[in-house]
Amino acid sequence: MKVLTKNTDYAIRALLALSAKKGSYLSAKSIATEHDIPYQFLRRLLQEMIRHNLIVSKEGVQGGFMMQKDPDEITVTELIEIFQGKVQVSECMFRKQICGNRARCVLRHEIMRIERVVQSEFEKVTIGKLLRDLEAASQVNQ
Amino acid sequence: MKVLTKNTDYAIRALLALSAKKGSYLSAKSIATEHDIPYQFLRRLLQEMIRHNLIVSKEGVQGGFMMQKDPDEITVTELIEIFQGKVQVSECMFRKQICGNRARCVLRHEIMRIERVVQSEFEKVTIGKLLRDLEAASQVNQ
DNA sequence: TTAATTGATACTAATATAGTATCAGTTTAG
DNA sequence: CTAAACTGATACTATATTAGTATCAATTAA
Ligand code: FES
Ligand code: FES
Repeated sequence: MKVLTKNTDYAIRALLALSAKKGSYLSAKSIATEHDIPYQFLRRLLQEMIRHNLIVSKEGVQGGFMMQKDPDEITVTELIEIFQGKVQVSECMFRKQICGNRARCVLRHEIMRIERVVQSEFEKVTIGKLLRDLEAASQVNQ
Repeated sequence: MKVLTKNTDYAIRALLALSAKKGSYLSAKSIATEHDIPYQFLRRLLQEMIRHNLIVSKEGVQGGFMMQKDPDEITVTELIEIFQGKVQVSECMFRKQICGNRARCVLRHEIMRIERVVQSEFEKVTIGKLLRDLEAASQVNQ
C-alpha cells in the first residue's frame, strides 16, 4: 500500500525548493536537475499546481515558477487530494445492492473514522513545517 | 487515494460471513452469491487466507471454508498487509542519490510517523469487533 | 460413480501510475 | 530583431497494479 505516489512526492520537493527561494522564479529545468525529477513530468505537476493557485509562473527567458500560497497553508492532505484524489473508502461500500443499508454498515463506519484520522494527521504536515525542519536538520549536520 | 482495494474489502466480508457461522463450513459459492463477490476472485482470496492461517478448508461435497484464527485477533492492518502489501513510504524516499542523507529527511520522518498512526488505528479494528457491531446494528434495525 | 466442492495456476481486461515527446507561444538578452 | 530560454497545452507510450475469468486436476460425500 503506497501512501504517496511519485507525483505527490515530486510535488512536495518542488514546493520545498520554491519555498526556499520564495520571491524569485525557479525554472522547471533547474528544479528537475537539482532534485532528480523527470523534467517533463515535473512540468505537468507544476502546471497542475498553478491551476490550484499554489504557485505562479512567468514565461520566457528568466521565467519559471514562484510560490504563491503561504507554505504554512499548504498541507500534505491538499497535495494528496490534488495528485491522488480524495482519500476514499473503497467504492463497493457505497453500492446499495451490497449493504442493503448503507447507514447500518459498520465497516464503512469504521473506515470513515480512520479516514478522518489519516486526514487530520496529514493536515498537520505543511510545506512550511517541512521546510523549517529541513533547515534545522541541515544546520545540525554542518 | 484508495484505502481499501476490492480484495481487502471482499476478504473482510468473507471473514465476517465465516465468523458468523463459526464452526461450520461455508462454500466459496455460497459466500460469493450472498455477498455479491466474483466467485473465482473470492476463491483466490480464500486460498491466500488459508496460507496465512486465518481459515481452513475442506475439499469435496459439503466442503468449504471455516474460521481458524480468532476473529478478535484478525486486524484490518493484517488484511491490508496481506492483500495490499505493507504500508510504505514512496520508494524514492529511500534512494540515497536523492536525499543524500536518509536520516536527515524530514519528509520521510513525518510520513513514517503518520504511517504508524494509520497502522495503529486499523489495528483497533478486528473482524470480531466488526461482527459484534454488525449484529448490534441489525438488531436495532429490526 | 457422479456431482459438488477445493487446489493450483494461467490468462485477460481495465485502470492507475510513471514517464516522454512535440509544438506553439512568450520573453529577455544580446 | 532574433535566437535561446522559458512556459502552456496536450498527446503519446510504457509499466504496474487491480480486477476479474477460465481451466483442469484432485477430493469427497451422497
Ligand atoms: S459494504 Fe456497502 S456500505 Fe458497507
Ligand atoms: S527524499 Fe530520500 S529519504 Fe527523503
